[in-house]
Amino acid sequence: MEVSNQQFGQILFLLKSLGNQITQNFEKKTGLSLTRYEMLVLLSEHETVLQSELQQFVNIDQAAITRHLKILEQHEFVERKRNPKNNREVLVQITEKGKTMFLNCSPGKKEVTEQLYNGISSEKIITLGETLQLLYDNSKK
Amino acid sequence: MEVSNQQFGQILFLLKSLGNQITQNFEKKTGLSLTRYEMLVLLSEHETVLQSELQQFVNIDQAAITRHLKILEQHEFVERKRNPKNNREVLVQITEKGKTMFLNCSPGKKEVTEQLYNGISSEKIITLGETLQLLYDNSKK
DNA sequence: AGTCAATCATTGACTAATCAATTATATGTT
DNA sequence: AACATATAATTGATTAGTCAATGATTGACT
Repeated sequence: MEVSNQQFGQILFLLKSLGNQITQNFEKKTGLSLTRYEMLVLLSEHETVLQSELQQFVNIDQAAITRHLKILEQHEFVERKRNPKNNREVLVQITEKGKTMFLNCSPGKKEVTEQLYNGISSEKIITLGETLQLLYDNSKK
Repeated sequence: MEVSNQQFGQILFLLKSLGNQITQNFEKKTGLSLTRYEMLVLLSEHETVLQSELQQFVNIDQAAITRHLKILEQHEFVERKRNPKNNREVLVQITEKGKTMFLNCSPGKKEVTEQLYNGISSEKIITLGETLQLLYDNSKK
């Protein structure tokens, strides 16, 4: 039995819509934008991170990264300095204040995920994660 | 066996990122923004549609709908008039030019979906669609 | 009939992303 | 050493969305 194109096609917009909705919900519950949160994820896992590494990790363009970092810097969640080994590059480091903010997001994030996954089995969520990763890789080719 | 929070949490940003990526790919291949395409989907299924119905269908706010319609109107893909039965409301109707544009998007849309679903079984895609719908409903509560 | 409240659309101000152009630095070739 | 090219970050202009305030029309109550 063939699957209708219509059914397949609807997923495109559903993904867009869901992405938007999650972005809003996350920021409302945590007080931090999902993108900036994701930047803090990488920053909290490493001593220092290059701006270009951040760019790859969150998959938005360089210009947007620069602007997000400016805001994170204003809030004193990160510090930046030029790489002495290569003055074109910028090294980014999370501050104690940034780490605290990052941890304080956990309850809000949990709320968002619990609401989202409510009534859906763990197996389904795991399968979802795997499939989304495949789609994501395909979408970037 | 418990699933790690980390694994669950990563899906949030993955969804956001994937939604963004799909949005870009769609517009590049079809020449029409995914949101405006989705508006044409509803418009091509009905003789006339209320602006508020469009708003519900595409799940963005009223203000954004107004602006999208302005653009669609400039391209002469739709026409608008006040509802004579209720002058607060606006009735929207797709034009022949709009229908043509809508149909001309099909090949591009097909390209996007084929790239996206490449190497993934139909069963997985169907399961994905079902799960996404559940998540979407949860996200709106 | 006249006012008050509710509803739908619009506008303005803001945020987050894109792309294109620019600047600063580093690298490689003659 | 000098110049051309490549790379990293920044800035400016544009698009798509949000929320809050306003305007216009309708409906309901006295």
